[in-house]
Amino acid sequence: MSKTVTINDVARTAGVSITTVSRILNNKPDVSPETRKRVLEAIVQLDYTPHAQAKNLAAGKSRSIAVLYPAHSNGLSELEFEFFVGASTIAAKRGFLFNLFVNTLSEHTLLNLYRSNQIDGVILMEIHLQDERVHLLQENDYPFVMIGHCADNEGLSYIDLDFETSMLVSVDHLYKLGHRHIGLLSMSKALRDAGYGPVVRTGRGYAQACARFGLTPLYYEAPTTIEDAYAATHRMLDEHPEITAMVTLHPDSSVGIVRAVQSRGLSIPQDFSLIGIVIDRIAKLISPPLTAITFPAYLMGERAAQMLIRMLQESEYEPEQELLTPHLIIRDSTGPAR
Amino acid sequence: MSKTVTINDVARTAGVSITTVSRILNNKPDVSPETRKRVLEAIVQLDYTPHAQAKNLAAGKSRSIAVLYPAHSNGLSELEFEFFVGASTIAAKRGFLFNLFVNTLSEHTLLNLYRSNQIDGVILMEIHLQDERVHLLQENDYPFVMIGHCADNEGLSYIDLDFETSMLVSVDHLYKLGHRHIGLLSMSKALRDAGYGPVVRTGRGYAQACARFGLTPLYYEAPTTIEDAYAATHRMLDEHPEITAMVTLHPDSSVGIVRAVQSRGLSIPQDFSLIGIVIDRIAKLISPPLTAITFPAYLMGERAAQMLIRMLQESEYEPEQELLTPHLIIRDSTGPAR
DNA sequence: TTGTATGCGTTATCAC
DNA sequence: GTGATAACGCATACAA
Repeated sequence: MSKTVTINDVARTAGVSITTVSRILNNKPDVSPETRKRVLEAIVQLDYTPHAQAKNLAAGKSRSIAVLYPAHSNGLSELEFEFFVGASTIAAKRGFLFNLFVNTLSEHTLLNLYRSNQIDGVILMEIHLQDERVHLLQENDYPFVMIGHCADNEGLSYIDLDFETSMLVSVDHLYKLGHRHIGLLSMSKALRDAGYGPVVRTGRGYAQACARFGLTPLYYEAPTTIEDAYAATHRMLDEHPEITAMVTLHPDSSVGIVRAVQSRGLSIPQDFSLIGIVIDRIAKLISPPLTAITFPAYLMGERAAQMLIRMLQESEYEPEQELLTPHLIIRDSTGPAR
Repeated sequence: MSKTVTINDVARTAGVSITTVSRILNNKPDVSPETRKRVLEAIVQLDYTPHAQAKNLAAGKSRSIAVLYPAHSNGLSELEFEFFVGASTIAAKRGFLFNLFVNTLSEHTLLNLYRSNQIDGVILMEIHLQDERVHLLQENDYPFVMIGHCADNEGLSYIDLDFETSMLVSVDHLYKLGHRHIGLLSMSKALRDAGYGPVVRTGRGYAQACARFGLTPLYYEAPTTIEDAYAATHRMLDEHPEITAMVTLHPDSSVGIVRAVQSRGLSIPQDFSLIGIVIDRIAKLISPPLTAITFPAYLMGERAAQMLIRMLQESEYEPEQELLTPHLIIRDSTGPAR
């Protein structure tokens, strides 16, 4: 932890003013080749590194972005990790620090992040249709983007998976395989009541799909644990033994469903089909490998970070809204209805 | 993005000097109750927030820590995510920003993080027995802790799972179930050659266990993908049909093994037993639910952050080295040898 | 082409 | 008790 070498030291060593050094550091014009050479030599000789903090203070920026992911609210899954890695990669490329907040922040704390100049902008995750954080940041005119989107997205930037279409695609696939009784096991009622985007939108998509194909909606919900999904599946099949296929939103739910179905002596996909909305890595881990709507989390993290950084850097930034087309990957959990 | 309210504004409004305001903000003594009251009112009235950047510049610190996780080197898994969440939680509690770097940093970039005052310390992950990053930071006397540990840890702080004992515990469990031909499917040869801690140490533990129980070592290695593990398992069972149990280090490898074993008409755990070193969440996701050495990643992330922050804050910090006792959780992938 | 002076928002030293 | 004033390390208008 040697003493910091400052621009002053460089200036003195090179026999110039700090202004000149600053010019050279920032590639400004109007510097004679000789002085530039002399300064660069001094920089190398002293092994000088600009002090990012001081730079940012002078510039009135922080050159760091943050992602807000309330991890403890909803149970961890692997999805978020890929978001982070994608976003962090872009941030690093653009010279931004990437901060991770995994705890729910109070309004005060969230605003303070901006006001204390610790971050320039945030990526919001786990978006609800009516999201307090969004209102708060919008009112205060602080830069942010969302992974997910609200009911009203006027003027906002976001990237999201098209969950409604995801359900249409899923039901379509199952319908074409001959299934006529297709259930949806969604997430918890609490999340639906709270207006959690993916839950609400898959619900809508499912309703639309049922209407389109003339199917009776069989909508169930359960917390996203293996055990809860297991129990819920048994309930579903007790109440509706005609069900031959299901769709679900979470890896743990998928596994619960698989186990419940198998415990009834049915095999997948011979007797029963299942589609999940799950990242590829996990879909492949499950047995049988899950036919799934790919969740391109890494890409979404990248895009979110790109949007945010552009928002921060471009004076005439126009909001970007991106709804990704769902892509169904057929593996071993779906087959023709018997 | 309203104009920043500074300590100056507060001072003016309260009719005092900025020194006095600063005193009050930092709970220094020697302030009359009346002025304190007046200043506090001004703070509330103006909705003032201290400027973290300026504070840190004056203090010569950054109040932020970072975790270095070279995500792209070794394939993503879920382990790391829990490290991050644990570490980030502690950082937030202690008032530190938590930065995430998922790309391999050059020596220069790594040192610059410190020298440019962007971070006060880092948590190093994916530690190798001889780790350049460790040497580099040690030479420069920059604060860091490791998740994992080196060959020589003199003066270093770390938290790690005791991988050697993990293997002893695993083999012991299998031995007691009557298994006499127990294989280890490790990670890639490249990782072993590079001296990647978990690979080397599990290898050692396995060798010790075999010696202790009088077993013939059956050590194989494969990249940690389902496909590679699948192929490797077939190779193992072709060459050593006597194998009735295996241990492995990665979720994907576990799944590959399960599928290979089952493809040979064997069932788990009736005909074949398997133990993984895998976080609980994933062990439960796999079918059959995996008997596993729990990987307490969340806890390890917490501990690493605690160590680092103490190192940063305590003048007389003594290195802490913590090797966690492995804990075997028996699920459905192990049973008596036939 | 180069340098001087001032500001960024805070803390700390030292007077008063 | 309180208040100037000088750091912290850099950028930048304005002079020269």
